[in-house]
Amino acid sequence: MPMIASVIVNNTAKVLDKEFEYYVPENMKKIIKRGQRVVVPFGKGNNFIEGIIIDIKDVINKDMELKEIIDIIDDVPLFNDSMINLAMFLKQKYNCTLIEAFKTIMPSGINSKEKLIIKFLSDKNYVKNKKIVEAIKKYNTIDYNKLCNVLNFKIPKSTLYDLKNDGIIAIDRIMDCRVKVKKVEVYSIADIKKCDEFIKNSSQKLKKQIETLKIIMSSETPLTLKEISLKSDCSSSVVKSLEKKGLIAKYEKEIYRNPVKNNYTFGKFELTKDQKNTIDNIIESYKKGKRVSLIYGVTGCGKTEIYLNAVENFIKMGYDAIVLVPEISLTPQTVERFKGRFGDVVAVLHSRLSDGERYDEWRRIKSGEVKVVVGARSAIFAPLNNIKLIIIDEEHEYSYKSEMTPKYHTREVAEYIVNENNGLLILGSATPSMESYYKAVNGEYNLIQILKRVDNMKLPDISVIDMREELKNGNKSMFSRELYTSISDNLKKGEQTILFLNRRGYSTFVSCRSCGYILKCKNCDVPLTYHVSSGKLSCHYCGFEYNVPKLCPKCQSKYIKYFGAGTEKVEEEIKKNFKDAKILRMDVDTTRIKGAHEKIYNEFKNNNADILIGTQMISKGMDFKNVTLVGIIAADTNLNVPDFRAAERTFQLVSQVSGRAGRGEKAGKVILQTYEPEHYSIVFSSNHDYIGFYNKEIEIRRALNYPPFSDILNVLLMSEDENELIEFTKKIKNEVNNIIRGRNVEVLGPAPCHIYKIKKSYRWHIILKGKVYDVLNDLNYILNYNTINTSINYSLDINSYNMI
DNA sequence: AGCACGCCGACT
DNA sequence: GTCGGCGTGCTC
Repeated sequence: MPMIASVIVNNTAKVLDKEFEYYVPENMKKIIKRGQRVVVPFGKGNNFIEGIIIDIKDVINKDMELKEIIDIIDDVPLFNDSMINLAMFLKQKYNCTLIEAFKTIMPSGINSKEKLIIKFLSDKNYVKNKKIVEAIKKYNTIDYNKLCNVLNFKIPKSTLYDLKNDGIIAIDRIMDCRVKVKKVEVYSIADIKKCDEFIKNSSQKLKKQIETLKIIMSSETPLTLKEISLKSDCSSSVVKSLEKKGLIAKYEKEIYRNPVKNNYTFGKFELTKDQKNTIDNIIESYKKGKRVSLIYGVTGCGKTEIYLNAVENFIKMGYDAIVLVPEISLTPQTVERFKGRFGDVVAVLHSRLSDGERYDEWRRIKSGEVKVVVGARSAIFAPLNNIKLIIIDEEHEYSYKSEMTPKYHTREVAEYIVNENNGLLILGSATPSMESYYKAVNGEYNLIQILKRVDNMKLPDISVIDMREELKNGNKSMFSRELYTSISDNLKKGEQTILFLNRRGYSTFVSCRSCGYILKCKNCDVPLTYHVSSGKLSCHYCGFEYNVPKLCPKCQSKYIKYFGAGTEKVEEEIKKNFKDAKILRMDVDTTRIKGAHEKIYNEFKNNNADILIGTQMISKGMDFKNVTLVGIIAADTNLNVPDFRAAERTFQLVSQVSGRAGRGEKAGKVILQTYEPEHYSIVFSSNHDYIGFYNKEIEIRRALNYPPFSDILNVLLMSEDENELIEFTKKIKNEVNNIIRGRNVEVLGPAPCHIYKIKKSYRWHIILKGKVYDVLNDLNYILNYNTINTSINYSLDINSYNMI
């Protein structure tokens, strides 16, 4: 009976987002399984393409002619049933293609692509396609893509096959991928009898060989050449002769690349009463069937110890756990705590791993060796076999929302997984997201509050400085008088200071004093930032760098000035005012090279500097005992962007940064500079009043029907052709109006985005508010249909964190 | 997305 | 008569 497999092909085009059926050849029938990746011929040219099997069935007759599967890639299926279901969930919830969903849950770099290897045979008296034949002859063997590059034009496949049919060339097709299983050559005993004889009968002349052989014999595991020569202090020639004599044999062994080099140990702490109560509370509510617990705990309340304890409880019962932290706090310190406590059953996944390292951690997890995965956003897809516990630390963090298709939110995916597995999700934050706290207040989540710090330390006092008053009093500098004197007092006392400003570079914009012209990026609608380190103007959106013009491009005046302040400017001002102070700066620019982040962190931690200046990067996860002063240079930089989360974001940022002060024995102090001291974000955050902020903000959200009371769908429309884009938005607006008729959805726009152009592409958006999931499919259909044969690209993002 | 087919105009 | 331009439609 013919066997048919349904395959999802590795091509992200929306029209190919369906199952394609292939015959399973006789010799594969026994080994083919759902979830395996296969190679199939596809399209008119029968190009080889990778696919994923999602269904296998026996069929008696089939009216359509089917092609056959070429090859099976994975012996063991890469995806099990629950992973396939997860992919389907992502597709349905975030409106992506199934293959995009699969690619999201598998490690990057293991997809293979067809490679055509062309081999020259003979050119006889061939006259056609002379240039191509000559090039192939020159290289003898060359791959197709390289050949096209060399000749600087795309050779039609038909020409290639003509050449093959005429006997000029041979074509070999292979499937090639970037990441391969890493192998090492190891030696082990080939014939134990022979070895014994050799040792007994050989003369002293072969002393070194005997000694080396004994070492290999006594080793429990096969040894690499390096290990052997190290242990017996011999050269490779000794090993080679043993191999030649047939006493030992060489073979290849698969190994895992290990991203964590150090061995850590990390002890257990006695839990405080609060911590113990929290654990009991969570377990109890879990037993009652609550899938999600939210820990609202002030900074320094010892959440990590609670997490460690919960993980320990679950792995003792034989379950697996995932612990997620924001990318930025996935420092060696965090890894250390988990690896030190649980040892080798911990795997680490984060963006700084190479594709190879990630693939190996992934395989290690899948094999069942790993019980606990610690990682950033994408670690939610770790292929553990028995996930029962997921912890999301700092659950309010924006990095949990993916910016790439599928634009998933980690919290939502985690909820899906615990619901599927009857598991438990623990969310933790000192400033929970509006969404989560709302659900907790309404009883959907179990809520636990911890309002005391472990050491009973008080939260730092925050004094709010109105910068308008400073200006009135003749202080034009970026430091208020109070901040200035506090810094200088701290320097005298030998205590450390953190200065926070959420902007990198020197100036925030460059403008002509004579005509007011502001220098902007030619590709993006963004003012350029001056960087002292490079001496250039840089666009923070496309990365393009410009030389500083001597004259104004518009009016030719020479009065070009830098306005606004970034971290580089703060550094310069501090250097000017406090000549003896040792200063460190931490932002994207100073941490580009690998390990720089760590280095700055350690320098400051070891008290080798007085002042640390930084952006977002220093706002979380960092624990410095000697920091007693935190200066927030401008608290309101994010307050007035057109985004419904602006207030929430500002509150969270101020709370996070303030938390850096007074983590040791000495009390901390925070000086918050702002132009809007009366704004409720500033008022509540300076009083450490999360509940107060929540109550105010939730009423605003309710009144304006923003999340959590609605869902917001941002329809971003982009094109390099501005006129076509504007015409398109008008047209699509009517279509959208048709779709939402009679549904509980409101439409705003179309309007140009706050940042009108990025990387040469103009941007408009339409915002839908309300029950957007109801219209998602229809909307996707009309956008897809109407953008065919246009220059318009579109993207749909639900409850986006990036509305500008 | 990629590729082949096909219909039309320009040119040896 | 044929080469190559791009609009159209299909991929198991």
